Amino acid sequence: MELASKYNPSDVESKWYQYWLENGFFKSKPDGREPYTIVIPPPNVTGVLHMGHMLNNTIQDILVRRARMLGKNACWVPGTDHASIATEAKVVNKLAQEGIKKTDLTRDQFLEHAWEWTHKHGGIILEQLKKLGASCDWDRTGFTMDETRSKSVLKVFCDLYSKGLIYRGVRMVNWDPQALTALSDEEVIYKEEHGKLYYLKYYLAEDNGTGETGAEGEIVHRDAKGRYAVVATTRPETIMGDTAMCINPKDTKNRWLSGKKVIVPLVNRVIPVIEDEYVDIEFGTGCLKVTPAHDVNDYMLGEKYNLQTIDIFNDNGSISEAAGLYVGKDRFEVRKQIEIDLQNGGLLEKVEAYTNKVGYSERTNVVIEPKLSMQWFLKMEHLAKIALEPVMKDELKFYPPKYKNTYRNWLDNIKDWCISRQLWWGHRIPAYFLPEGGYVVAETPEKALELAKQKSGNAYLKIEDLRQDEDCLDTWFSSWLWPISLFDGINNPGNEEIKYYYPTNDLVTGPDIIFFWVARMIMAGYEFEGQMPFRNVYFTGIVRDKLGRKMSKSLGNSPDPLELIEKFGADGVRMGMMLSAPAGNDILFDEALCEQGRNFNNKIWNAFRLVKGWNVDEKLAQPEYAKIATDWFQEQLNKTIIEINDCFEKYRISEALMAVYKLFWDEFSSWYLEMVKPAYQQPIDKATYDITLSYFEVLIKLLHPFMPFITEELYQAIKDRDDKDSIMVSLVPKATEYCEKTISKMEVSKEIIAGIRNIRAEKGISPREAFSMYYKGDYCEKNNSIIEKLANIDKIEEAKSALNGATASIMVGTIEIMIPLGNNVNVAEETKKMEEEIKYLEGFLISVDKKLGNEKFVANAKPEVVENERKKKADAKSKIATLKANIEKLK
RNA sequence: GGGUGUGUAGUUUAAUGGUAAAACAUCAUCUUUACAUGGUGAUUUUAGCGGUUCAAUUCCGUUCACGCCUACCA
Repeated sequence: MELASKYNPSDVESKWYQYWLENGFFKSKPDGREPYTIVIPPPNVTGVLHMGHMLNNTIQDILVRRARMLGKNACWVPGTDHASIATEAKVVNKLAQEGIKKTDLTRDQFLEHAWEWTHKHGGIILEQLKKLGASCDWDRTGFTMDETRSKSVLKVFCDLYSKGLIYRGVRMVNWDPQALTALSDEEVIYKEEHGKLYYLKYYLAEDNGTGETGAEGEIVHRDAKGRYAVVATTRPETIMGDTAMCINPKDTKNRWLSGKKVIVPLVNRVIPVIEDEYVDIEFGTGCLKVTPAHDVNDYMLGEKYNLQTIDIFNDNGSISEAAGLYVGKDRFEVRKQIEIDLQNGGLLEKVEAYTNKVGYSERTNVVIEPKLSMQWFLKMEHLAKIALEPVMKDELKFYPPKYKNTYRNWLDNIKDWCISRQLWWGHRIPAYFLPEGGYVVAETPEKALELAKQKSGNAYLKIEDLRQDEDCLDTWFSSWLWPISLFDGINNPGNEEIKYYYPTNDLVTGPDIIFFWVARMIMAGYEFEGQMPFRNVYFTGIVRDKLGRKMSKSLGNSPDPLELIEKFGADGVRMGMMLSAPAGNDILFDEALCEQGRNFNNKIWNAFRLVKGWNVDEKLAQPEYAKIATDWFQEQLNKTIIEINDCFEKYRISEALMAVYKLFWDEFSSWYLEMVKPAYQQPIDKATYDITLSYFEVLIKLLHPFMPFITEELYQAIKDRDDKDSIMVSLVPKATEYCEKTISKMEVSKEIIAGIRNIRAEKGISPREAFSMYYKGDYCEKNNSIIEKLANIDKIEEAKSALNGATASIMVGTIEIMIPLGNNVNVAEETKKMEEEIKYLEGFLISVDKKLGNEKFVANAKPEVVENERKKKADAKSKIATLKANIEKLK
């Protein structure tokens, strides 16, 4: 077989992916084997593949492929997420381009557009994952809004409602007065704005002059009309909604206001002075006006002190009837007018220039208005409690564990989850309002009608009389069920699949959604299945560019993953991502990493070409050097397999990859193959050839989870195979022990060989010129034939007496290796080098001596540590003596 | 502002209470018969300060820098 000198990934990748698909190697059904399950973090239907997905899914594929090769029943379930907010925004934009406004459509019409959009774009990202080599069971592909998942969501909502965990409540939302919709926090952009700070006079009601204590630091304002408090505000137009004034109980300068009542300027409403530590003593005058309907923090104060709430705005941002003044006028117009009116009324102490941050709508660019609205909430206390302990006790493990802290912190300070969204795209809240007030919650309208009849006592109610809540559920309210709902565990509890695949094994995701998603899945897992949803969570880093910036469309710094695959091959890109992607650390992505990956592909390819290019002579006996090499490599292989297993157990995937990388490149290619390689154009013996091929096969099996394509290509090229014999369903060899002695002896030999090669390089002596080698010290002759072959040595002997003539010498541990050089030696240079070595060793000796001379060290340190220091001292002394003798000899 | 995490060669990472390791990059050198997408070799490191200890990169405190979460201050 003729093989090209370079590996060309695009030739083989699609071919093998197709082969795997056609043979159903990705599919999983429950059977007697141990299951290994991963559910994919479902990408948005709006999304296209980005580098974060590449990293995340590469890791999942590595884990799944490895589990499969360990003989487990591996099941990787793919799917997508409906992403309420993002998708609805995309659809609204698309319609806008066609000149259609969302408000012109009915809910059903809009949903039709949204489904159309989803069908068109929703699958793109999954198709892209196939290019990466993802071994998902595609028949199982789920979608958070498909029938099974939707039913699960509604059932869970009803269940939680009946348990009393879901309630309706008022909450401050970001209101867009132009789009007439609530926005999520993510859709609000804060901008610095130059505004004014208005200082308003709030006169005391029924002022009888008591309250002043004359205490130090107390500041009392008074004028002809009496005493007053000064309140600083950026929004004077909201005074119509004021229902209290608040001071800090520790604020001495305002102590005199405690327990008093004050009059809202212009409005003339009498409001109480309340006290709360929330107020910043240093800001303005330390007096805060409280407008519970129009400020988030004021709302909290309102709740706490049971204040009246006056909503002074209409939905479009004009002043409402409730305000009593300026009714119908726009909020910004009123701000100008009220300044004048306050001034004229003598109610404005002063005005200062002030810069603050104001929220704008991302969509309409108008100033958002905090607004109270009715929302659905899920109580978190119980769920947080059941989700915290398993993680803290490491029953469910986080990698890296530092995220346990973050997790606990969030659960300890958890607030109830607002699960309603003012959107159409999503699961509509299954709450139905009765004509005469009140509501019922049920999975279907029919069930709702039954409940409504019971509740109202009206047997003649019809479905049309019920009005379903307009809002839909937060997307995470469906994703938190993902590991359960994918196996239909909500609708069909205890079914065969959920029993077999749940709990899943590993979850691979980013730390940025630890609360949104991971924590909530853990809650749902324990609440609905009574068990953890996954045993381990692997947090990947965030992929950044090489300057450390997040990859974003606006910066244009994100490479197109498909172009990268085109350029370096999927294996090369996977490898490039994994080489520097330890758990939880951000990866600074650089194309050079993929280049390294591609180079590795090429190395593997060429190693294969070499081996396959040898001619085998069946009659040839195995040479001694080959026997030694094959015996050694078996041990080296076992050692690395154990190392890799250990890395995987600790989820150190990039380290596992580095271990295989070095095994292949350094140990196998640079050492082993050079050891067994026959002389130029000579044949190789059969025993060595066969075992070399078998090593090669083991190596590509170890590499397969990381680089699925090239390894399948070579697996099939080693020999003709049965159609069902794919590397991806083969078993990787196990190793439990290895011979450390064999390996360490070879390490010494390798050092000697490298040292001799180095002598040649430094002296400019050709590798073809054979040397003789003499040794002193604790040398083992076992690997002589290897050293002779790789260092071109014609004779190895113990140096019984001093050697005549110029010699180069190297120290390997305490063994001294000497090479007679004839005339090839530069005395001055050689002496200088040895003197430098002596200088270093003497410095080393001083530090060791200092330590050993320290009585406290000898008394307190562990005996083996002291013993080790003594040995270091002896070794260093002996080395120095040898070097000094060598210098003498050169003179 | 509050909380939390992280600082180790130029870069990305590893390790240890006992003289800090690897990969890439850089430089030098080698056109030796699989691979110049190769070989050989060299250079370079514990953020600052203080403490505990015989001994600190490791443990503790603090400063600085950066990241993340959260609240954004009327």
